Amino acid sequence: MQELKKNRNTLQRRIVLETVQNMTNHPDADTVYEKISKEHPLVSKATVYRNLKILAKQGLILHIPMLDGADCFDFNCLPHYHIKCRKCGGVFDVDLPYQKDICSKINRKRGFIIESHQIVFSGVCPDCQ
Amino acid sequence: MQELKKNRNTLQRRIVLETVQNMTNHPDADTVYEKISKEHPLVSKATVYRNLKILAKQGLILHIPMLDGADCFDFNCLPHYHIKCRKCGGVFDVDLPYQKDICSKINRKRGFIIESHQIVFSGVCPDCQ
DNA sequence: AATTTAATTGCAAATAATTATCAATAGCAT
DNA sequence: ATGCTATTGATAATTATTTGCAATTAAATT
Repeated sequence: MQELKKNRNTLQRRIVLETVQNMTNHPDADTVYEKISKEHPLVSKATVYRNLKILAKQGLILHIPMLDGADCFDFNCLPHYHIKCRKCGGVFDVDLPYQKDICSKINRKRGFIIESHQIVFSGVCPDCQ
Repeated sequence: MQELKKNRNTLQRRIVLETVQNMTNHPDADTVYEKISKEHPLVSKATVYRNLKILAKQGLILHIPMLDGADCFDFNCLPHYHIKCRKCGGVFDVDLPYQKDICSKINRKRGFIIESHQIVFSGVCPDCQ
């Protein structure tokens, strides 16, 4: 059976969640840590990494594994796609509707159980042009 | 002006290219290195990494940055999508037609210059079910 | 409220994947 | 053959993240 472990509502976890929810620009773990450590130098980097992971598993934030470089996190938990600027490295939302049916197509064809998909675009943002 | 540098046809580069072309299962850089070092212990790991990058830039192999873990490489250079099994970690081709028009849609909307896109599915392969 | 318990923390060290450094080597054009 | 410079090997450095572990602390159980 699955060992279920219950989450605790620690000060550090609340700080991490609140910080991500106040950052609208898809920060990576280290950026979240930098932001936090200015106001709460007591919080360690490992704790930030651990809590980002836990919060993402709880569904309170969205974990976006990037195609290159550091993974980033998003306060917006609705599934959506992203574009990464190859010049500034910034990650932005893409207003392409979520392709709900794209998985089932392949599912039938190949015998895979498909659980999720990511689309990451690469290009240059307006500011960097 | 662009400094153009001419590639040399070294023994090591030939070995790396040939090895990737004989591996049909989307190996990552380290796996390519392991394979090579059995038959050619003289080739260093850095050289394998460097040549994989150069060969991908030359268009002789395809570089697939993965959403998690190590990037992998593909002898099949035609653009196509992949699925990664979350149990065995294997990467497989997906027979979804390449979405040529998906970029231009967003292009118009947002002012981005979109250069490429990746779709990576996640799930469980037939063998791991 | 006191006690038990197990999740969580901080710190440092470990890991994984890749890149940089740099002197030595070796393709290739002349 | 000579010279230029891309490339190599070995190792150190970097980047992003995870882990080990003793100490701490939130929450369940007396």
